[in-house]
Amino acid sequence: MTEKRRRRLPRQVREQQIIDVAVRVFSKRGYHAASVDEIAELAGISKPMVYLYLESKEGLFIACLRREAERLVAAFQGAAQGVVTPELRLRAGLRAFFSFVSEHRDGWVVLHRHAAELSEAIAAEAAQARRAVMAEVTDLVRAGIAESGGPARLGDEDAEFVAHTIVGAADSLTDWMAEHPAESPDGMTRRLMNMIWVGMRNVLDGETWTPPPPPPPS
Amino acid sequence: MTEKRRRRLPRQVREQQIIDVAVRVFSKRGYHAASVDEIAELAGISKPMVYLYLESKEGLFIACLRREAERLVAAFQGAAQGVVTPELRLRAGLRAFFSFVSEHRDGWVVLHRHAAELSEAIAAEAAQARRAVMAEVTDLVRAGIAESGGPARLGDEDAEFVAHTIVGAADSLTDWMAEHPAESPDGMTRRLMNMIWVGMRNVLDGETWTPPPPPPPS
Amino acid sequence: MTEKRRRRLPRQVREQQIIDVAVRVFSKRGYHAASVDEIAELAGISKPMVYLYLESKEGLFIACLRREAERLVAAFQGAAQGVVTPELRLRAGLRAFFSFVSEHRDGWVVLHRHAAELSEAIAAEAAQARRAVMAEVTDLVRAGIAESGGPARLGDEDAEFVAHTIVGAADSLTDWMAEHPAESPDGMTRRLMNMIWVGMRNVLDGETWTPPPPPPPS
Amino acid sequence: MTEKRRRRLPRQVREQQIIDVAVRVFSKRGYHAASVDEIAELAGISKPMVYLYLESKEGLFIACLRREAERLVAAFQGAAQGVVTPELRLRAGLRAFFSFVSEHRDGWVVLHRHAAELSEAIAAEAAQARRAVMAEVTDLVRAGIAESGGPARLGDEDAEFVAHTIVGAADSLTDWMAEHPAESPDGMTRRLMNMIWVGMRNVLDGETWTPPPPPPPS
DNA sequence: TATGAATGAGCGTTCATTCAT
DNA sequence: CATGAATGAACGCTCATTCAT
Repeated sequence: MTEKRRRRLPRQVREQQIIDVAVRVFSKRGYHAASVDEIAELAGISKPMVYLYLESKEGLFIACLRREAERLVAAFQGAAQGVVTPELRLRAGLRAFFSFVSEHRDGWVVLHRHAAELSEAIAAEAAQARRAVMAEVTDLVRAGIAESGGPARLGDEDAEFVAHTIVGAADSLTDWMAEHPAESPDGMTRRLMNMIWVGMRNVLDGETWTPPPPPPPS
Repeated sequence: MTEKRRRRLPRQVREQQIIDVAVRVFSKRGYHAASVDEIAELAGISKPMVYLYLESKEGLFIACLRREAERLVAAFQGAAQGVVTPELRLRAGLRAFFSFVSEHRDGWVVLHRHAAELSEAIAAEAAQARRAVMAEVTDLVRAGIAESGGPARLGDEDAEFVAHTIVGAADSLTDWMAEHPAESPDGMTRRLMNMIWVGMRNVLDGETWTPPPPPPPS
Repeated sequence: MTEKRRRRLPRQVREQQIIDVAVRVFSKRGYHAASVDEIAELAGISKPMVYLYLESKEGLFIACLRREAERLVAAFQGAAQGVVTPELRLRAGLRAFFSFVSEHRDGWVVLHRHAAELSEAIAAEAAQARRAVMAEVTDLVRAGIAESGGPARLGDEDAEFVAHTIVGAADSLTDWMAEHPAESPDGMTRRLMNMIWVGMRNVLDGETWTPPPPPPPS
Repeated sequence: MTEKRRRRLPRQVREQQIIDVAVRVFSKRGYHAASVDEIAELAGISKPMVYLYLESKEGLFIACLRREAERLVAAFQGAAQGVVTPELRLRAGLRAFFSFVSEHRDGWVVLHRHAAELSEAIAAEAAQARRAVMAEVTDLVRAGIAESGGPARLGDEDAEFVAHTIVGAADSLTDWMAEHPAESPDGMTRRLMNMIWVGMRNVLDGETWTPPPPPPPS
C-alpha cells in the first residue's frame, strides 16, 4: 500500500488544507457542480471533517471567498506600500493583480466569476468580497488623480466608472494572458497602462470625447 | 375544466418559447442550479416536450448559447452597417453592445458569465460563442486602425489585446450600469470611448507608456 | 424473474398504497427509525415517487396521522349513529375503539404513541389528531351524563378527566388485549364498562370517594 | 483560560451525571433523535467518556430505563410500607405514581412512551421494565381484593385487566395533569380512586355490567 | 482519567431522463 | 403532438463509534 497514512493534524492546519483544495475545485467546477465528496477526497480526509470544520458547503465556499479576497487586498496594499507617485501606485496595483492571477488563478475565478449560480446568502458575501477589491482600485484611482493635480470635483461616479473599466479590462486580459504564456505580469501591466492611463486622465479631468465630424463627401 | 387547453403549436414556435424561458432561468440560476422542471413549467409544457425538441439539458443550454451569440453578433453587424469612419464604427459597436445588454441582460449573462460551471462539452461551445463576439470586436479594432492610417504591421496580438481590454471593460461596466439606471447606452458609450480611444491609438501605433522618472529628492 | 412488473397506477391509488405501507412501517419502527427507503420498497415503487406525492418524510407522516385520525373518528361517529341512551352510546363508542385497534393496530400506534420523537411541526399535528379523538369521547361522556339526568353543573374539567381516564384505560388495555387474543371487542367493552360506568357516574354526580376510617386498634 | 477545568471525578459519580442528562435528552427527543453528542456536551464531558462508561447508545438508554424503573418501583414500595388496608394501599400507590410523574416526568416518558422506536434489544428491556411496574400495581390490586374479603377464585386475568386499566388511566391522566398545574398528586389520586374503586370491586367480585333494557316505546 | 481528531455507513432529498399511453 | 407516471444515480449532511495521544 503506497497509501499515505493520514496523520492527525491540528484543526488549523487541516482547515487550511481543506480550503486550499476547495478553492481549486470550486474554481474548476463552479459552486453547484463541485461536490463535497471530491473536495474531501482530494484533501485526503473524509467528508465529515469538512462539515466539522466548515459547517456546510456554503460555509466552505464563503471561507474560500474570504481568504482569497483577503489575499488579493493584501497584495494590493503591499504593492502600493512606499510608492509615492499616483501613476506608479496604479502600476504597482495592476502588477500585483496580474501577479496574483498568475499565481492564484483559481482564487480569482472563485472571487470573480460565480455570480450567476450562487444562493442569495452566498451572493451577498461574494458581492462584498468583490466590493472590497473594487474599493482598493477605486482608491488607487481617486488618490492618483487627486495627487496629480486633478480636479477637486472628482465625483465618486467617475472614479467608480474608471475602476470598473480597469478591473474589467484586467479581468478579461487574464484570459488573453492565459493564451500568451510568455507575457509576464510586468509586460501586461505596461501594455495596460499604455492603454488606459491617458484615457483615465481624460475622464477624470472631465474632458469628453466627441464624435468626429462626418468626413466631407468626395 | 376551466383550465386553458394548450393549443398545439408547430415545432419551431414551441422551440423558441422554450429557449426564451430557458435563457431567463439559466441566467437567474446558473446552469446547474437551473432545473428542467422549472423551465418546462414556466414554458407551460411538460418535460418530455423539452427533451423531444432539445435533446437534453446540455442541448438546451447550447441552443440558448447559440441564439444569444447570434443575436449579439447580428447587433454588432447591424450597427456597423453603413458607418464609414473607424472611430464611429467602434462607437456604433459599443452602443450596440450596451443596448443589447440593457435589453437582453439574461442573454449576456448566459453568454459570458457561466464559464466555471460548465461541462467540458458545453464549455467548448461557450468558448466558441465568446470567440465569435470577440472576433467582431477585434475586426472593428483592426479595421479601425488600418483605415485611419495606422501601421500596416499591426499584429494580431495587439488587436486582440485591445479587444480584450474593451470587451472586459464593457462587460464590467454592465455592472456599473446596473447601479446607475439613469445612464443610457449612448452615455455609456461616450464615457467608454473617452476612456479608451486615445489609449487604443497609442497601443496600436506602437507607442509605449514608460514609467515616469522618479521625482527629484527634495 | 418472478418480479411483478410495476403497473402504472393513477396518483390517488398509489398515494393510498404508500400511506398504507407507511402506517405499517412508522408503527413498527417509529418516526425516526423508519426509513423512506424501506417504505418505498415495501410499496413496490422508487423513492422519488414518495417525494413526488407526499412532499417529504414529514408530509408522509402527517398524511398517515390524518387518515388514521379520520378513520377512528368516523368509527366513533358511525357507532353512535342511532343509539339513543347515553350508556349504550358509550358502549358503542368503546366497542368501536376496540374494533378499530383490533383491525388497525398500526394506525392506533401511529396516532397515539409517538409523542416523544416528533419534530415540533409534526407534534402539533399529532396533538391535534389526538385532540380530535379525545373530543369525541368527551362528547360521549358529557352527552351521556346530561341525558341521564346528571347535574347541569357538569364542568368541562370533570368530563375531560373522565375522558382521559377512559381513553388511557382503553389504550393500555389494547396491550392486554394483544396478550389475550381470545378476547373480542365486545368482551373488552363489557369488561371495561363494568369497571368504569359506576365510577364515572360518581365523578360526574360530584360524589367523592373518601379514605375509610382507620381500622380500630385491636 | 478562564474556562473551568473539569475535575476528575470517580466513575460512579460521572456515570450518574451522564444518566441524569441522558434521561432528560431521551425524554425530550426520543431515542433515535437524541444524539450522543448532545448528551456528552450537556454532561460537560467528551464523547469517548460516554462510551467508556456506558458502552454504547443502547447501553446508555438501558441504564436510563433501569434506573427510572427502579426508582418508580421503590416509590411504590415505599408508599405501601406500613399501610394496612388494601384500599389505602392502592391510594398510596397511586399517589406515589402521580408524585413520581410530577417530579420525574422525563423518567416516566423514557419508561413508558418510547415503545415504537426501539431496537429489538432495547424493546425487550423496556418491556421488562414496564412489566416490573405493572407487577407492582397488579400485586396491589390482588392483595387488596384478597384481604378485603374478595373471592378466592380471583384470576390473574382479572387482576391484570384491572391493573392495565388503572395504569393506563393514570398514564393518560398525566397529560391531563400537565394541563391543570393546580392539581396536586393528592387531588389526582382522590379523583381517580373515586372513579375506579367501585368498578374495580365489581370486576374483581365477578359482577357484570349488562346493557340496560331498551327504553319503552312512547 | 480524558479528549481532539477522524471515519464508515446511511438517510432525506433532488434531478435529469425515460416509458407507456 | 402531448403527458402523467416512474426511476437510477448522486449529493448534502449527520451520527454512532473509534483511534492516538
